[in-house]
Amino acid sequence: MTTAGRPPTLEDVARAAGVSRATASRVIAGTGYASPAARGRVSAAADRLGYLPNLAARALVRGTGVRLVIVVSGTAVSVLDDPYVDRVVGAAARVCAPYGLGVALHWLPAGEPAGLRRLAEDRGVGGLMLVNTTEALLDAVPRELRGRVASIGIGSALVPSFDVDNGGGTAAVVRHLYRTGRRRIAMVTGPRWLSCSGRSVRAYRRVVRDAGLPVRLVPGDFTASSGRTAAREVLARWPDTDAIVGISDATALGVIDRLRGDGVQVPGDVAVTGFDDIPLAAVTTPALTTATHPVAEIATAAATAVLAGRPVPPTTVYPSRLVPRASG
Amino acid sequence: MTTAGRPPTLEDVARAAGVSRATASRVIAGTGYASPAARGRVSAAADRLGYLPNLAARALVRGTGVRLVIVVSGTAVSVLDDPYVDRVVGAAARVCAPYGLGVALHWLPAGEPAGLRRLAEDRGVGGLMLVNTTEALLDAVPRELRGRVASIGIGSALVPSFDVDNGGGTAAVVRHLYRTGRRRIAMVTGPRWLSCSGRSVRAYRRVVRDAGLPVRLVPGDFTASSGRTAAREVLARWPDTDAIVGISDATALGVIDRLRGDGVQVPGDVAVTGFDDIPLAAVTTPALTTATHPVAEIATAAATAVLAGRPVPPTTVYPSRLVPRASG
DNA sequence: ATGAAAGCGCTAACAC
DNA sequence: GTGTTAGCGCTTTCAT
Repeated sequence: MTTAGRPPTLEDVARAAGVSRATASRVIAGTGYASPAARGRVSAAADRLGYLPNLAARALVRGTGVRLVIVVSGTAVSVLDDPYVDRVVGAAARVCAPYGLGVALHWLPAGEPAGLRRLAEDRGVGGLMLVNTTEALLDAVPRELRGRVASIGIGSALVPSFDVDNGGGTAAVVRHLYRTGRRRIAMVTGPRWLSCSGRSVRAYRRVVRDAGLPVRLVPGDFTASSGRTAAREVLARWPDTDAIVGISDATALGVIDRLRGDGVQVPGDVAVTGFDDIPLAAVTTPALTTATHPVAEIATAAATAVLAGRPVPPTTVYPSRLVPRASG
Repeated sequence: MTTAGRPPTLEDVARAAGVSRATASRVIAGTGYASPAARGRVSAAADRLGYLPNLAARALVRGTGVRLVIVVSGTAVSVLDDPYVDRVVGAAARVCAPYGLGVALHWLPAGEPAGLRRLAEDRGVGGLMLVNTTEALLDAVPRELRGRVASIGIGSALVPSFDVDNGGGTAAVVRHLYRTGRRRIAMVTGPRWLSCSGRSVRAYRRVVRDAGLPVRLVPGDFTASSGRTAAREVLARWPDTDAIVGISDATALGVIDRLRGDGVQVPGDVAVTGFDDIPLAAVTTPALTTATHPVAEIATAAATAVLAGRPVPPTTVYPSRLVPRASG
């Protein structure tokens, strides 16, 4: 039975419950003392009136901000086009909904951490999630942000990290190729300055060297088209290559596309693996052997940490799990 | 040269510019009179101080809300898992950033439009974007939302529509198949109650009938696995089928997967087409013939319409463009 | 064209 | 435990 006109305010609830606004506030916000009796009357009144706290008002007085900003750093604004970013944003937006918060998406030009300052000073910013970050950027995180920032990727003393065990995943993929008989395994890498790429490359090097196999690295940038280019380069430089490890699923699909176009059988002549397990990796032909990462789970955990504001461990590592399919 | 401590407020700017807070407000918000001189001094002061309006405060006094809610209706919360939803959320989050707003993501159980009421009454909600909506739901949109709501899909008198010309796209795909010699073209459909699916099916029927070809419809639900199931059903019922039109790219990839698994050549024996042009349609093997839709552009336009609050045409139709690739 | 003043709805000291 | 009170930072009449 809502009163027509304006939505009910805390004042209305307090009046209906026969208590002061302060008491109503304590009950609704769940902070501070209130007798069971008052508690019950206030809750009942709130329910009956269909009361919804005005979060702008709350944010104003508490200075807590009204949005969670996802900051993706990279050399070009096109880093935001990555479907991976959309998955993170989508997951965060789901977490935010019940808190009455929203998610905004910003690109931070690599090497220009000044933007972080601006965000830290913006009173509307309730928290920050860093995606694809670098050590330089982590060093530039203003101290005021402590407890309101998390990183999907590497972290720092100030910034808790929610990360995938890229090294372990890559190692599992390479070992799988070895186990299935591949002996000349090349890798298409990502930008060297990205730590996640670095860890994958190191893991590849380690496994390959331990097995006494040759190291064959070709640069890429996570895209399908870099995979296409890299595929030719690999076979031009080392024609006897029998497996190619892509740094991402898109890269791997690019590799496969070029290989088949050039008459090379996948996985017959060359096995190809990806990394990430994007939703469609399972339905491509051949289905992609890759490593799967709980992106939504990670983003959810990071967003929850930022919103809840409770202390979190400095590093939470999520497993990267091999998904053997047809391509390698 | 920011003062240490708290970020500057409008009061600080006004003082620095030697005007009253009211005048500073008029200049910053761009509303109301102000002499060029005052205008200049205020802007300069704001720049110098690195002033950022506190949007919570503004939202509080104007009652404009602090977040854009994306409402996806469907029978299960899993509708939010669709990468398509993530693309919409990502695009909206980009649009919101400069406005100081955020995006939240809600699932609305099909047939329970009461949730809309609640959202409309929540003062924190600045605007609504409906995704995957139905006529029943559009009818339930509260009048107070006028001007603050848009639909990606069908619209109503109250809700402007930003939609793809599904019919045109599907017709283009089917005609393409016809042009390339296919004469027994089946279609895997989506849920009948979704208007976008309905329009595609009608377009298929029309083109096929006009060409004097048989109508072959099999139900699906947009997923890859429904494509797998449907592929077998099609060939069981009509073994001479030489083309299958998928209602989505995922469906098409499922169809292809099953077909190849069953030893059917694609596109040799059966051409397969998708719909949507997801990022990876270009790199699968065979690359997917599909119709491409400017999802990000549509979401951007819808979000902009909601945020700007300016009147928009009741319907904006975006073209669905055939992308002929290898699969059909 | 500008300033003074009154709130928007809420929380948090602080007194009772 | 509960009420009183003083703002949070901004916009917006209403005088001037």
